[in-house]
Amino acid sequence: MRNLIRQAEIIIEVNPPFNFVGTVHKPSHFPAPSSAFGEDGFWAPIRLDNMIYGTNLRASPVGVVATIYAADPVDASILDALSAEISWRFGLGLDLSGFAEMADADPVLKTAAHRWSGMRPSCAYSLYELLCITTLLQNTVVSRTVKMMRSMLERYGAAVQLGGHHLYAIWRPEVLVGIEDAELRALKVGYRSKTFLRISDFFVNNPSFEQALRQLPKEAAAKRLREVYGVGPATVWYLLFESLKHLDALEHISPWEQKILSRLMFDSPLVPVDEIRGFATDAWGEYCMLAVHYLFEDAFWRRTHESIPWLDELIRL
DNA sequence: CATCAGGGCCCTG
DNA sequence: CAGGGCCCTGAT
Repeated sequence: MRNLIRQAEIIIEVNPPFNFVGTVHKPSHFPAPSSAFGEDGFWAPIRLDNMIYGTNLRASPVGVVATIYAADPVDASILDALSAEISWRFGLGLDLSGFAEMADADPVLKTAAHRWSGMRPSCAYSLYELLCITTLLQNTVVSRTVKMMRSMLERYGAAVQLGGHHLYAIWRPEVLVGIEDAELRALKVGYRSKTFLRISDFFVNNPSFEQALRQLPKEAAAKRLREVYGVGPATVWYLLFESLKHLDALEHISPWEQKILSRLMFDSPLVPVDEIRGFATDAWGEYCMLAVHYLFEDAFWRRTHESIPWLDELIRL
């Protein structure tokens, strides 16, 4: 168990509009002991250069204040790197003014856009870490994903006590390289064990993969992602939006999202995916995935204080 | 008890 | 390019 001490505070300015809660807390995400959110903000361990830093994000008048926790004092260059990394992962550098203007006048988006104005696509994880999560999402139900995630964190993750929360940093790819397939399968991840071994090997051998992808346009990044074993259309879609912040990454709509978007956009149980995509790209253009994200998170948030039977039925935790 | 799809993807024919 | 197989689980 790592004992992390408060070391520094970073102010990150964010261009308006900005919605702190909508950015750091995504109601649609499955629960995992890798981050926590409450009255005292967002807590998560973040890996940088082989070190684990505890982070606490809170809203500030100019954007975000990030408190950094570490075992030892953190020098200025590391703080700069952490600031840049937090800014990227939480989409704090994005200019959403164009989207806000468009969404305010859009009949489908209006309500969600008002409520969450300035919400950004965000992901506290590195690309490798998010890829591990999407691997756990593949071809299963959420309840099993939660179990697999927990057992892998307990076995390979790094326990961190942070803000009174018992959290885990996701394992580094090096940890899974060279282990026996059977060892992973014992955690009941099934055929995904092979994917974990292959992607971990890939990331160890391509340490700058994520940085390289951040520089690429969407199609080029998608192509590189597809070359990674275990990454198909659904996973690419998650990674392009949540990790790489492509606001128009709506090439793929998987069955679960299809059902939910059919309700949210057409008030209908099931609309063909081509129709959903066509509508979204026509109406929302370069922001089509961001728009879908607003509808999605707003629905999951509403669900926490009003009854939405059709959504309850689709979640089945 | 058995069956089966689930927030995919790989591989084969 | 279609479709079978894959690990395991809980819903039926």
